[in-house]
Amino acid sequence: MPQPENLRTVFMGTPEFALPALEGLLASGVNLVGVYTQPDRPKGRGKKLAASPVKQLALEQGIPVFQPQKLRDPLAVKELQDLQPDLIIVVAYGQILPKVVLEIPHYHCINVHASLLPKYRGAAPINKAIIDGETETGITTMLMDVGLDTGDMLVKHSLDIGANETAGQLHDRLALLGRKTLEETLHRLCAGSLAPEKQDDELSCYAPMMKKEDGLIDWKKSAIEIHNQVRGLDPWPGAYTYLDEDVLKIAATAIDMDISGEPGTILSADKTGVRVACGGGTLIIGELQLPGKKRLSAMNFLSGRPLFTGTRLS
RNA sequence: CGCGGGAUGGAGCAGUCUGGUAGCUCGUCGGGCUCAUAACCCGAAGGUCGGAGGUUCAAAUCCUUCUCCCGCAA
Repeated sequence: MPQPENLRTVFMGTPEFALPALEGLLASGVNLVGVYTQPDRPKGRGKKLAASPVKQLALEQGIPVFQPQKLRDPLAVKELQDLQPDLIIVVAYGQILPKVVLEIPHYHCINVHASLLPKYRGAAPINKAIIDGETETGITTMLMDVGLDTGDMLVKHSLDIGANETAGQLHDRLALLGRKTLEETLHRLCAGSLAPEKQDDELSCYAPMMKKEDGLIDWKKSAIEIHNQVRGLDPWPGAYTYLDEDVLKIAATAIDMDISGEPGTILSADKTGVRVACGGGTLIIGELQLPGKKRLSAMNFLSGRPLFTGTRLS
């Protein structure tokens, strides 16, 4: 494969996660002939159309932006063919590339995925890894095929997950590692020193897109499981329970194995946190949030809304 | 016009419907108690109640308007 500056490259990505990778490509000197991103969508409190982070960066850099509703639309395919890409690089684009698109570039379609494949294929690998209590995850680059994250692997780098790390924090670290891993992948592909490795389907598992309901806490679970759920869904979609009729979002949890009680019962509430009995152990909640309010530390929350021992959360 | 909540000492809230002395929890500062404390006791400071206009003898509270913030949903 030729050197980067001689590669007509198309980048496909949408959210913030893809930004470091795109910045890396810009820095590496590849010939970026186009950026694909999801169409502008209504966003925010009004209903204003908002450009994706990737689109904003591409516009700043003066790179042509394409936003087909459906990539497999014949017109969109034609448009992509006309760019005559040598390479397509996909990072959290949000659309599945059909076979006809995968066959367009002269060399490869490369994907940067936020897990140690074949584990956690799919849309939410970062969240799922934390929820499952994994202590290690990483980035894998692969040659794309028609399956979902099933292509042959190129470069893999791992990262330890902190015991209290949130999905948001891990997301940011993985995005940076993604850039580094992509740069290494390109470098070695150009040098011809990379041997694609097949994925072992037996070891694979999927991380489906997170839904709002995934945040509902089942207090009969152990404190550790709930702690993992809380940080795995922080900052989005957030873990929640019910206080009377109100949705109560919780964050910044810690666990304590000794005392317990009827699951969902508040054992104590003071400036150090709100302790709630779980199916096994106690969960200490450091931050809480009621509808219409912002997330508050236990101390601030309790100043305006005292909680009492014995109150049941559900 | 997507739905909704809010702006009150440094923080979080109550008070607004039913106008009439600005309140609660916490923090801060000073003092005390204690081997000790994110504990407890005593005391103090700190607010033109988001801005402008109006109604009224009187407005945090009622009316008009402006600005800003936030939750949901996407």
